[in-house]
Amino acid sequence: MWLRMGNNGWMTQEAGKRPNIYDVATAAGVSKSLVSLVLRGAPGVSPARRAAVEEAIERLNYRPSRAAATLAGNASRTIGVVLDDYRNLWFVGLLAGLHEHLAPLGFRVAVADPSFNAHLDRTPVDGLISLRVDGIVIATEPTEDMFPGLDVPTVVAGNRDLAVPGADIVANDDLLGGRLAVEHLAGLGHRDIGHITGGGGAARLRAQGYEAEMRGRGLRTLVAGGHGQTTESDGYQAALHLLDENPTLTAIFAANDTMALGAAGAARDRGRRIPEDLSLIGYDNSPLASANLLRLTTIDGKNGEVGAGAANALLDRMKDPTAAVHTELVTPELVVRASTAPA
Amino acid sequence: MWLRMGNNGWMTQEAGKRPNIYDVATAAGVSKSLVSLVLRGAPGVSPARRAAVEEAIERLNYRPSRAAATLAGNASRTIGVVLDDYRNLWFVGLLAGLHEHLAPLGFRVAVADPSFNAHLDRTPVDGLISLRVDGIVIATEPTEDMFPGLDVPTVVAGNRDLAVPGADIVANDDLLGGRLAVEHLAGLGHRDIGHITGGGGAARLRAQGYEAEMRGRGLRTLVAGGHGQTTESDGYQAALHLLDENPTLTAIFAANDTMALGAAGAARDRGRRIPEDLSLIGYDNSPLASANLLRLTTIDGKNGEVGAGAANALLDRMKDPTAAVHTELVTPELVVRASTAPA
DNA sequence: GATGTGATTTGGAGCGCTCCACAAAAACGA
DNA sequence: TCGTTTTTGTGGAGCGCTCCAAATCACATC
Repeated sequence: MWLRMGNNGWMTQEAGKRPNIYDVATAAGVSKSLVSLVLRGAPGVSPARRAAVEEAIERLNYRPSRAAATLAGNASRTIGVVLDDYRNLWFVGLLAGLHEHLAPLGFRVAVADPSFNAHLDRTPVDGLISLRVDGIVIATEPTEDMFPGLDVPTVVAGNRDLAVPGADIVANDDLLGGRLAVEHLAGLGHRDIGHITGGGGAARLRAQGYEAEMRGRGLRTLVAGGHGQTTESDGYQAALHLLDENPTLTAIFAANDTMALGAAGAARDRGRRIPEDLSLIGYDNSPLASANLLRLTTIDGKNGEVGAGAANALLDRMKDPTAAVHTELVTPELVVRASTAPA
Repeated sequence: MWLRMGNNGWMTQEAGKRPNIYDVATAAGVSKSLVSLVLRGAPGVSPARRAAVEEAIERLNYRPSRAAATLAGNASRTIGVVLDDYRNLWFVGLLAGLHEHLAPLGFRVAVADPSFNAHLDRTPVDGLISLRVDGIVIATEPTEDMFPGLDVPTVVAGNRDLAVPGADIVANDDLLGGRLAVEHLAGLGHRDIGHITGGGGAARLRAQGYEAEMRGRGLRTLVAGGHGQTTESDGYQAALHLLDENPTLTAIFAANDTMALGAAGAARDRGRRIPEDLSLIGYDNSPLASANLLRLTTIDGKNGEVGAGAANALLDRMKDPTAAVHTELVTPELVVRASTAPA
């Protein structure tokens, strides 16, 4: 279609072959470099040339190769996020916050899943390094074998348990959140307040906040769970246990909304109405909490803000990789709905 | 560290520089091509050399560049999936099914989100084309501007509404599923069975199945919703409407589990107990349906099988791009839990 | 018209792999 | 022992971009 010459330079665009930057350049009557500038939205390209290039792109149905851009440039303009469980919806706000702050700067977000590991990849982080991501957000329990071998800016989001060397931390203040939950329930007159928790680091901090606040008020602590995961089923089991062992219990604080859903099921199975017979408070303010069936009072961990903070931390560290490691805590907030009532 | 010579060939591996295939080759005392073979798990490499290369990879902490591999090879060994809403969990099984069938063959899965579009990308499909994915799974309502301009094998999963030219279709038989739901409820003696539906193509088919089966049994159809999305809130509104307009209603079939959750909220707000006063059946068998609070009877659309079918369709089309377009329907199955009871 | 200055535009040299044709080594057979 | 296969291993040529230094252009000033 378009004439090009030489084996190293121009040649005929063959039918069926994907157009490349040279094809666009020829079609627009400019150099490949100019096309590259337009592609990257660089300033200092005359409007006429820019229009010509864009028209050629449109006409040829050209789509740039990100592989080539990543290889040639020194950056992939991609941020990798390590996620582990799609069923616990806390990540939705995190992703949105991340994207909102990164997209305007031309960064994309790639999600890696620990259960989806490829050949030779020990951890999802390896896969992201192979992708040559410019930064990594760890939104799971970090494990030691995840520690990036190379100096990719990394931030751990939502978890402060294991300090990843060189990684910033952005999380909501789970300890404060735990206190907030107890404060709310105690303020409603509850004395027998149970807590159902899970295995992770965030859950541990929430539990610590619960315990500190309970003790500060001279109330006895009642904790169940904490061994396995934080699924609905774990919440159900733990709440059942709590309810059966402690008949005087009037309130439950669940480590997250998913477990709270389980607790609601347990309450129903034990004939306890919410909120008349049992107050229930969750954590995360996930889409689940706002469901009409639950109208769950919850602690909003501000996952959107955590995502935004993670994005900024990454951006800062890209500018200055030697800056001191830094922890940012977002202040959580109580969201009162209909699952809590006076004792 | 390792000595190399010439500007085009070998040079000293500088500290801080990411090792490349040449560094590994030197460290292992083999050629870069041999390293490439080991990387790709190719046969015909002697065990001794393979071990040497693997040891060098480990020692240098080498991670291959996927960008370079994609650019140099003619395939990225990546399948792109277009997803639109993380809150509706039907995609979880789909992703698992896809991955399960693709990972053993060395394919990775990349998720694209319509709301996360980059510069110059009109649709998420453009982003995937730029990634040079070897195949695309559309797990949303396809729109015309998504039609790939190039011949990337494409399959639409879970939706048969809009035929994407050249794309195979894998879905569960939503029409049959709708009939199954009615059959179950009618079998329990229900006569006044309402349906709450959403805007999408799958929902439309489920509604058609509902209507066909209802009419076949001489029952009057009662449908609400169908305008907006299929969120919990839409389900709540539609169910409220249905309940208020039709006091004799004894059962509701929701277009998906998420809407069923909304319907459960509406029933609670209208003082209708489930299943004593109102039977409720959902669709998808998502993690939500098994929650103890709902124990939702649902139609299992076999999303894992749909994912597996999509993977196979993609694989087949990679082998033979000219094969005729093909639709595969997975047979859905009733899952009885505790949200339905005799009228 | 010559000269200068900043705004545009351009060719060349890779980035780190895979693919391919061929070379070398090993295994086999007569 | 010397072909002849079969198995392994190798160098060279790109893939399609970005980056960079240098060339060219546009226009104001002398």
